[in-house]
This record gives sequence, C-alpha cells and structure tokens, in this order.
Amino acid sequence: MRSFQEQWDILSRGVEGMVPEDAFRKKLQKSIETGKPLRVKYGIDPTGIDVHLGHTVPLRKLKQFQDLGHKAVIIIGNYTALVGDPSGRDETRSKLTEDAVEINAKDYLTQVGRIIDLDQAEVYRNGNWFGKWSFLDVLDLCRKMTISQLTARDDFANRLAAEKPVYLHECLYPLMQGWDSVEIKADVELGGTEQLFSLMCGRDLQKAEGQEGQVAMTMPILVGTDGVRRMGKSLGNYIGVAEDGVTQFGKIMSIPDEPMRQYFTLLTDFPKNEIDTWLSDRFNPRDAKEVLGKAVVAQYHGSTAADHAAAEFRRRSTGADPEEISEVLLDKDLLDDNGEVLWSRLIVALGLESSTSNARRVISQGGANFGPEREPIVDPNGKLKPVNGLIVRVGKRKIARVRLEG
RNA sequence: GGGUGGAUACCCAAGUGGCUAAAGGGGCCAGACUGUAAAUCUGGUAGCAUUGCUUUCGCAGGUUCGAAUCCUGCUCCACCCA
Repeated sequence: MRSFQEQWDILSRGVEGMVPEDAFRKKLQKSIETGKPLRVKYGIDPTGIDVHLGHTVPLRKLKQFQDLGHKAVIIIGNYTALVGDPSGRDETRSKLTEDAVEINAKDYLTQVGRIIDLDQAEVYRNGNWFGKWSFLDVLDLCRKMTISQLTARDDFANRLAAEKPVYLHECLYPLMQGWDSVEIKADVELGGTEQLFSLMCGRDLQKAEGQEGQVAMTMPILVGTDGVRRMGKSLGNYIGVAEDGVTQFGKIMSIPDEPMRQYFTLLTDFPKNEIDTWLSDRFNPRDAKEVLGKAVVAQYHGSTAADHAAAEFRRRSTGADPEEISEVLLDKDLLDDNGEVLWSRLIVALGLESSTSNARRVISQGGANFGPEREPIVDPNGKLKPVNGLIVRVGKRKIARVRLEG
C-alpha cells in the first residue's frame, strides 16, 4: 500500500472540498496503519442512459481510490430514482417507472464499467433496503430532519422564491441518499458540489446510528461543451463516454479555451506541471486541445483510436471529406419522368435536412454543395439527374453519398 | 374549502378582434471572420406540390366577413388565505 503522502496527492487532486478534511486525513492514516481499505461510496440514479464526461469526474476519483486498494461501493439508486434528485435543479424531475429504472440501471453499469473495475467493486441497489420499509420506518427517517434545514438549501430556497413547486417527496431524497451510507457503512462519499447537502445528511445519519460518519468529498461540476453551463444531457452540451472517438474528439476541439484547465485536471492524469506547460503561451491552444482530446478518447477507445480521431479531425479541418461517408439508397419514386430530382428533396432523402423547407433555406443561404469540386447548389427550385456515388454536403459537417438502385 | 394568476412555436416570453406563421431573448441552422474553438457580425428558424396553399397559440364547441385575442364548457398548473 502506498504511503500517506502519495495517496493524499492523488486523492486530493481536483477535489473541490473534503468535509471535514481532517477526518479524511485520519481515516486515510488509519486505513494505512490497519491495512483496512476505505469504503468509498458513489451513488447514481438510473434516470437517463448516457454517462457523460461530467459523470466521469467522480467516477475517475473512485477509480483512483480503487487503484490505491480501497473499496469502491456503487449504489444504484433504483428507489431514489423514483423520487428524483432535486439537487441543482430548478424544477421537479419527472417520475420513472420501475421497469425503466431497471433497464437504465443495467445500462448504467455497463457504461460505468468503462471506468471502474466492477469486479473489484460492491454494487447495491437501494431498493434492497427501502423496498422493505414500512411507512413507520419512513416516518422515523423523517424525524431526522427539520423543515428549516431543508429550506436552507439553495435548490429549494430558489424554487420557493421563484414560486415554483417543491414537493414533499423531493424533501425525502437527501434522507434516502444519506441512509444508503448507513446501510453500507461508507467512509467517504463522492459527489458533485451540489451534492454536499445530501452527503452531509449521510454523515449525520451515520453518526445518529452510532457509526463514525463519512467524509463528503465533493468534485467540481464539469462545465459542458458550451463552456458555460454544467455538462448535461438535457442541455445538449455533453460528451458521452459511449460516443465514438471521432465525435468525442470533435466535441473536445469545439469547447472554448477557458475550461481547458478544468478538463485537463479532471479528465486526464497529466501531472500539474505538464498541464501548465500545455496551457502556457508557448503552445497554441489548438494543440493543447488536441492533446486533451487524444487523452480523453484514449481512455474510452484506446490510443490507436485516439490518434485516428485526431487525424480524422485534421483531415476535415483542412477541408477534406471524412474517410467514411454514409451512403443512402435513393428511392426512385423521387425521380420525375426525366429521371431528375429536386435538390431540396434529394437533401432530405439523404438525411441532411429534416424538411424540404429547411433544405430550400440552406440552399438559398449558400450552405450546400456537391461533387468533388464542391460546386455550390444555388437554386432552391433546381433539379439534377443524380448519378451513383454523388456526394452532397450541407454546412460544414453534414455529408452523404447517393446510391442508386441496382 | 375560498381567492388570485396562468397554459403561446424547441425553451423562456410578448401579444387581448384584422397590418400575426405570431415581437423579443435563448437555443439551433447557414454564411463571414478564425485556431473548422470561443467571442463577434449577417441571415434564417411550422409544413408543402413555395410568388401560392395548408396547419399552429392547453382541449372541445360557439360568436364574427375575420379570433391566439370575445363567449361557453372542460383539463391541467402555480401562488396566497384557511
């Protein structure tokens, strides 16, 4: 087992807060002395299906614990998912069915397995215990918190101030999450900064049950590809771990410069001095972003794929077409008696635009071209006689090849 | 139980009889510029058989030459008082 200082250096990297910090030091010290690994909890609610880089921030931290010999304990919040975490939310989450939650849960674990060694981890569903509770048990749990404690939270306070609803079941969420810690006797719980309330709730409940009380280790919220708002699926600014390398790489290249340091710190293992070098004036931010992109893609697809993604990106940035162009079989019904087809219809048929109106728009704006010479398509009412293998481009990214029948 | 306010396009939000496919903002799309980044600027953003036609303003009816706007009923939501 590594020394205290070595572990501390790794584990404290990129951490927003440890509450309380000295408790963590003690726990870590004790773990080293006794050889007993820390139990590190991370809970996820299977509400969606795409694990994105924002989720990987605490997951990567969990992996670091794991690599240092500690025990990763993953809680699948199949019961809490039915409630909906109000943290960081300005509105109530919608309810899921139990079946949907279970499907999501399995899918989640597959994706989480890309980061965590699941064989070495303990995985629990909190329905295991909550499913057996009686109403009396629930009431007993409610006894542990006051309304004023709840309303002190920004999430709720803001919503109340904005005259938006706060439901009773949402108030139970932190208590449920906290109780999970009691059940699994967590030493540390990981979460985003917005989770602090729930994490501390776990600590309080544990102490009330005669346990030591976990340390809340909060991780910064990763900003999304827009560089402004938190990364999230519903905001459309996320990079999914299941996405292909070329897509991931392209998205990373498209982030603003400002969040680069955060991305480097939270998503890669580069030592700090190396990150400083990349982000110094001596390097073009573009190149630094490329390093970042490769490092991230390599984690999910391997270094070969990362190199390929970077090369592919360069190809496109020099104006070349991508290596692989999707081919679309053209329905001959679209052709008129002369064997011609309207450009606008062709563009829709190729899946480059969603409606002929959109296609016409993009044509009249000069956003479409075709053929090896990239001849512009200028007339929204124009037609052509399509040939096999014809390449049509819309905008900078959308491209497709025509295939005729036979 | 009582009262008040609300439901408008992807989202927020104006509009209270015709000039409204519906202001403004966000998002998104295209173009310019660039490091194919961001920022900025320009244009666009219901559909179609596109100089025209059709559908859209919670739902269902009604009044009117004409309704998102008026009337009736219904559904849903929030807040306040108890």
